[in-house]
Amino acid sequence: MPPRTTTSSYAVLALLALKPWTGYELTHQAQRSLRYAWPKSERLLYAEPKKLVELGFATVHQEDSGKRTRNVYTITGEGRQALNEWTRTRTQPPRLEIEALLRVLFADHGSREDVLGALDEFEDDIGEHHQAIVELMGCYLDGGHPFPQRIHLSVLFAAFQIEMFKTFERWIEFARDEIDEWPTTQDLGMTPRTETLTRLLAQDQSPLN
Amino acid sequence: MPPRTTTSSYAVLALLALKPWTGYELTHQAQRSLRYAWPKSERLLYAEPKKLVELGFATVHQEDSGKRTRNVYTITGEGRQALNEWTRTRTQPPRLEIEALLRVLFADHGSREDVLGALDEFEDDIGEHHQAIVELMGCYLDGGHPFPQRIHLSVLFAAFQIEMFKTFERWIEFARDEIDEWPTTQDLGMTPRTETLTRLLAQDQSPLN
DNA sequence: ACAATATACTGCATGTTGCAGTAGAGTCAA
DNA sequence: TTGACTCTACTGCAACATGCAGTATATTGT
Repeated sequence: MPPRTTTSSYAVLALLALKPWTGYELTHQAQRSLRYAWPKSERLLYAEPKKLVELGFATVHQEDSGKRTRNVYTITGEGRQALNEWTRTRTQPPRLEIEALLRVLFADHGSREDVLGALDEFEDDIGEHHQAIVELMGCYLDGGHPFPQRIHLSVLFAAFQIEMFKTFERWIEFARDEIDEWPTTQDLGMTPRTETLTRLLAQDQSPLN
Repeated sequence: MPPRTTTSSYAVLALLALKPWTGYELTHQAQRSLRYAWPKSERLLYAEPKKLVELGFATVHQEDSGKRTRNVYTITGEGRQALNEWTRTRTQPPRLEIEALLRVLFADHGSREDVLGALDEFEDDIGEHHQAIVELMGCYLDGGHPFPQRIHLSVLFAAFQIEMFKTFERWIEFARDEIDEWPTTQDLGMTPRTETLTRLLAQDQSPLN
């Protein structure tokens, strides 16, 4: 029985469509470029190209640099066909795991410092990547894109990430300002500030300046 | 050997801190309220309170409505203590799975209609919840919060989600307008529009209206 | 010459999901 | 009142995915 394809299989297959990669390159490239759209473990990403070979969507050949061998994967015609069919299937709904948000929702079990710390960690986690992707756009302007004919796609993808990071950062700032006004984390209930905020949100308006 | 706690354990424990729940209520409440911050399967959420009992963080007692029994879980003092310690631990980095973004990044394997379809699906998936949470804010204003002393937390949490949904929706609109200008999905490279966009992003400015 | 880091993976225990299955309780309509 | 359907209330199991440790070679800097 052939292995089943998952969205991760197609993510890897789409990378293979760009050029042949070794297993090592593939896992690291996938983790770098897809971290904020399709984050997958190194372990899984090593297993995916093997499944693609079993399915006939790719071929492997061993290359040896010195004493060590490495597997180089190449997409097949059937692989390109499968990718094309994938584009017509139903997309999975988005899935967002943000533990920092849990810390805010359940902030009343710790101190103000604890929530603020969680917000700092959240900010650090995204800030690093935010900066990296903005710099990447600078490189693209200088002709630094590895697949120039695909810039229109990369940039639209990057636009999403940058907008998302900016929104997250603006909310973090807002949340910090809000928490700074709290005397404690517990039992505040409907304060005047919270009421104003709730009223804005109920009208689907943005509270972030 | 006692079971290990995960972030999901603390998510369930935090719900138990509000009031006792049955396993059924707990799974469904967690799925409703944490869908966009900590999405977990029904199956896992049924297993978590059992682990909490083993750890001494909760107790069970059987209640029977007719011929059937159901498990009611209650938090213990140790459970509250554990929750308090959790607030001081390192948060996990955010993890965002958005298949629609993969469809955009790899849009050159399908038609313009295929990507646009993926964007529509993305919009539908978030639009539904966006509307629901805005309406929920209206209920809160009318005194409809189940734990009034916690409104300050719920509303800050909701503010994140609403801002995020609005950002996603604005990007979807932008992406649609962009794709409408494309003659095809492939090999467009650095068009004048893309160059303008890249330049904006490289300066960390927003391209959305 | 040595240490540190990068390359290039595999095995295994544990964590998580999806799906099917079981079964009683409430609700509405023919 | 009987049947269909949905809601409540879970459990078992196979398959999928992650984290971590382990193995071993290659390269780079001091």
